[in-house]
Amino acid sequence: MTEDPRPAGSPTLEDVARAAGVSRATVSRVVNGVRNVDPVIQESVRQAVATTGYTPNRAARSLVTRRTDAIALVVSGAGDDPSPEAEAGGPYRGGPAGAGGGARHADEPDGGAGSSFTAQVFADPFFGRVVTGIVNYLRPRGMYPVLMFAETSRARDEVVSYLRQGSADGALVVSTHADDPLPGLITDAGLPAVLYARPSRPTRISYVDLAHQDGARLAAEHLLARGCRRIATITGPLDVPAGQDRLAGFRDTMARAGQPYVPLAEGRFTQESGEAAMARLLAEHPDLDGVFAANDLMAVGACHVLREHGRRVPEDVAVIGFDDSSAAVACRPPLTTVRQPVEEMTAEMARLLLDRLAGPDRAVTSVIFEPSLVVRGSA
Amino acid sequence: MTEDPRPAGSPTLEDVARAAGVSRATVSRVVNGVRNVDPVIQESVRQAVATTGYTPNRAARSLVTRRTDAIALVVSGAGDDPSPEAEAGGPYRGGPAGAGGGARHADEPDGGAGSSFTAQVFADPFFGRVVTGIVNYLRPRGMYPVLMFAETSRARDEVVSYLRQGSADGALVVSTHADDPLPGLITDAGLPAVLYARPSRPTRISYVDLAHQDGARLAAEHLLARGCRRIATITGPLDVPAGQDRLAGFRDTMARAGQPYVPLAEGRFTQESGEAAMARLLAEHPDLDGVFAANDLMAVGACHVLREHGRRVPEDVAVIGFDDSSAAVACRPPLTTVRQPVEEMTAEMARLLLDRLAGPDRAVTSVIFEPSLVVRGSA
DNA sequence: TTGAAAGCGCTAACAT
DNA sequence: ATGTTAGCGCTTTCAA
Repeated sequence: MTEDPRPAGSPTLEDVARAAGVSRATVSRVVNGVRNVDPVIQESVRQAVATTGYTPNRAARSLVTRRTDAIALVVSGAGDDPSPEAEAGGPYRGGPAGAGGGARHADEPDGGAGSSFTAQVFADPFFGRVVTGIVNYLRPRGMYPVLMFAETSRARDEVVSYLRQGSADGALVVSTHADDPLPGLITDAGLPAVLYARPSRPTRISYVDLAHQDGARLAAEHLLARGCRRIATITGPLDVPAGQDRLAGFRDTMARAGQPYVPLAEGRFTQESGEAAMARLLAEHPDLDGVFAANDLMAVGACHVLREHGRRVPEDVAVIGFDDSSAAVACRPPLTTVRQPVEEMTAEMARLLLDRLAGPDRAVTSVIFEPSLVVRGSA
Repeated sequence: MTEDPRPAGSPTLEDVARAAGVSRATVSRVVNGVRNVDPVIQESVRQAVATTGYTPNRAARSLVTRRTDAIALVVSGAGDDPSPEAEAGGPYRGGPAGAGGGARHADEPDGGAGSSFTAQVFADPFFGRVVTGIVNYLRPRGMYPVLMFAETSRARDEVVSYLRQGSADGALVVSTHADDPLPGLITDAGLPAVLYARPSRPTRISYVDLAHQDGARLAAEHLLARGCRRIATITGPLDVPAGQDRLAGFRDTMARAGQPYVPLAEGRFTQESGEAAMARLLAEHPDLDGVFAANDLMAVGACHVLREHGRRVPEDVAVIGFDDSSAAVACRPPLTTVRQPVEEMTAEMARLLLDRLAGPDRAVTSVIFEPSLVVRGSA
């Protein structure tokens, strides 16, 4: 028997140190790439790391560095809890399929009302671009986003609590509704965060946004230049800045062009609401020849309804969307749309957050991006 | 001056203990809901927690419990690194938009080729359902998914490393390609994980899957019952089990019905590939009257091409999809499709993983779900 | 039922 | 340039 009591768990700094015949501190320096380590020792430490199969323990490291290298990506709604102790309230949606060999424990609160929010969020392909931008920025830096949803006051508390526990170093917040209380809760707690889009109430918090009005202007000008004379618009929800600004910008340009009264129908940024809005518009203005929808999903819905009403797009009615989400190229005809550089914007959010983490004294910043027109088939 | 050196950072157990006049151990017990604590003391501790605004530090807790309550959700591809030190290789996609007031530091490796994978992943609305199921299961348990992508060997190493560091307790893996090396790497490292879909190479790892053949049978039977006589299929990639099994099940049923030779075109589960496949099929079999596409995205593409070729759906050609993703209801006509209970399946993945974490001796399990037919307008 | 004390694995002064 | 040492904040035996 050798007197080699192999360490129980995974190897620690101590083990590596012993193997390399140096102190823990030296190993730590090598592992963390700190200068002032003799190249020779450096090499032998690396050897020891390799032979022991050492991996630093993140919890231990976090405990002292006070950093986790995790960032919360929170998609936030403005809802209040529907009922006081709503955990997974709402109608239980038992799918017709059921589980074949599995789905034991029918007591799980899954698939309940809570699902609608996350399902709805991902239904907009816009969100995929949000994630892409963030992941692309974070990943080369060894950081990863933790996905959280904050659509109820309870969920919001959990997000704040999560951050306060130091489970993530900060938050990237994308609100889907107006009057979202989350930004306020986060800043009140003194936690670092960056928003997508200007908060509806002024808050001391950094954000990234789009020059919505400029985008709407682009859309209006394109429709006008195309020769459309009877133009209507399907707006986003008018209680959120993006909805307001896109309408304002559109109206403004139309007014300047001599068309101060733009027929309008309000949507909720969903395809379905776009269909309904288009139907209303068509009923009141059967002769319209141009439509600006405040996002692509609604534009797609509008196209469907127009076609069902015998209108050809773009020959009879030109349609222009907003976002340049994947829905824009997936439909026929492909959508002419106002592109929002989402990936760049969300990467910038991540950058602002990391800046702030590096130097907490950094001032609050906002960065506004310019939209651009992408001409495809629909207008 | 009072002699009250207010603690610097956020309050710790120690602070609460002092405030409540008990020991750290007792506070810990109360906070963690351990029995055997005098109700009176329990109450005073709660008071102290409230007044101090205490929040447990997750890193410290993790260090001793060896749990992080984080789960890695990894979307995995099978690619190798295109070039040895490819970090963000490939053509640099500088958007036409550019950043308005922001986008300083043009040196960021963002928006490069790496983005295509994440963008592509989220382009399939199927993925939103994956996330929904997982989040719905995890959230009530105070756990959150960390989003990771593993499309290159380097990224795979990072995932393994992440798990080995104990940054997450386990992994939920969704592969998008065949011959994905990740499951093997993870099991080799002895890390807990559960897969979506059977791995192409047999691996000792739990997974959740769908009875793809049954689903394809449902589709075939529906088309047949509808009276279609000249039926073709757009398959998924034939090197992945889901693609193979859906084709096998479809062919099998068709053969039984006396149609052993089914015209076929292979797609890649993208709308674009579905369009191309449909065009090929139509060129060779202009008289076809029914199409089974192995997923909804391809079915949508097929509908577009059919319409462009003057075929009405479903009057001239019936089209049936697979998945029941949001794309199925977003198009016109809405897609008749084979529903995969994705949310239930991914919730089950999470359940299997947590089971395994609770008792590492648990055997490897696989759970197969049954698909169902959802009849809408396209067939 | 409660407290004392050890220690999880690591980093960062500080000393050498 | 390297080692020693003192914690980071928590859980968890072990005693009392």
